[in-house]
Amino acid sequence: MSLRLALLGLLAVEPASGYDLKRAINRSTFFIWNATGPQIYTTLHKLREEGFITSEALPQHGKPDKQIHTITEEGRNALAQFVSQPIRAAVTRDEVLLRIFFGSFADQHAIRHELNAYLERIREERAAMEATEARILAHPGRKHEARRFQLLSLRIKVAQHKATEEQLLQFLARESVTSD
Amino acid sequence: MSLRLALLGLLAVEPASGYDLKRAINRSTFFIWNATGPQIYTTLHKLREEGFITSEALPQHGKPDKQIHTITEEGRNALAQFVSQPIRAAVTRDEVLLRIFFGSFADQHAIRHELNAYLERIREERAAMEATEARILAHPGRKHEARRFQLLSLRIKVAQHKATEEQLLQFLARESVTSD
DNA sequence: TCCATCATGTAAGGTGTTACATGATTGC
DNA sequence: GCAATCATGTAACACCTTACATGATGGA
Repeated sequence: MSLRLALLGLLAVEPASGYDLKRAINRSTFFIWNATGPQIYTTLHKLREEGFITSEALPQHGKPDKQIHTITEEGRNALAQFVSQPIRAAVTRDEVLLRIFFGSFADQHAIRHELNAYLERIREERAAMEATEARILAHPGRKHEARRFQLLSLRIKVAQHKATEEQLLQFLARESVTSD
Repeated sequence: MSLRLALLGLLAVEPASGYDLKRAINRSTFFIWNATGPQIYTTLHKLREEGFITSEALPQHGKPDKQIHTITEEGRNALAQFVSQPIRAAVTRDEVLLRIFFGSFADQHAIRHELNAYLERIREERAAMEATEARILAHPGRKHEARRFQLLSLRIKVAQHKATEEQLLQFLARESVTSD
């Protein structure tokens, strides 16, 4: 259901092609949701069959036609309904934390190295998110409501990353001095 | 790959049945990974075919035989290898944040209510995790190394929850007084 | 009586990834 | 000449959920 929600949500702002949506997901919502090409295209087909979007071919020279997808009234209703449904029990699934949990089975040099690399990566991700936040704030933005919620989800993720960085730093620092 | 890792990791401590593993996952690693019954049983079948575990039937009265699964040397090697592999790009997928992101499309009373309920839930989850942490610390624990990593993953998740709670509180408080 | 717990599983379907195919344009 | 970008898609597979089936024991 979630990818449908993401696609409908993006199309509610403006019509776009599958390719556009792929980039939007990997840029503006990268910190929340990921999707690969094939998945996006097949999901768009389903949305069309369900009557939530309509598609129009835009001929191009030397490239395949661009399929421009537009959300329908039915699609807008479905979107509103999806978002308003009660948030059911969150399914937690964090591969990195799982591997940390079983870290004692790994080579101890390797895992130290991995944790450092991981720390580095989430720092970079946080920087990217903070840049996005600054960009949103700089924009005057006509859609005040939309901006408020985008900022909230962004700030939650930034805060989570910051918290993770602190714990990793503590662990790595403590480890290099004493045991436990 | 991850559920296999979780099952092998748990079996590396002591032999167990699928039912035991299901409970262990929904109790000791609930904050990191989830799995349903059928998935656990089918994954155990695969692990057996791959030679990573052996299974023995323990007859019982009035109940189906209990299948006790034991990790093999090959399984221990595979586990060590899984955990030592470089952590590749984390695939982010957080349904709650996605719904918050598109919150402007929802009924505004409904979403306020949802956010409050969500805040309440992660508070409860955090309390459960903190109780687990206290339990781990209380245990003298022979496996010092294992404990250190379990505590790290637990503390990361606790810190993430705390950070999320703060952001939600800020948002909900600010909203009830003024706009942005 | 009805529900929860113990214990394992099959079947069907939804979600997501990887590999592959096509073919023109632009930049190194 | 080679890789990246644009643009869409099929096929095969892995992962995960939901509904259902079985059948005994013990507690409200």
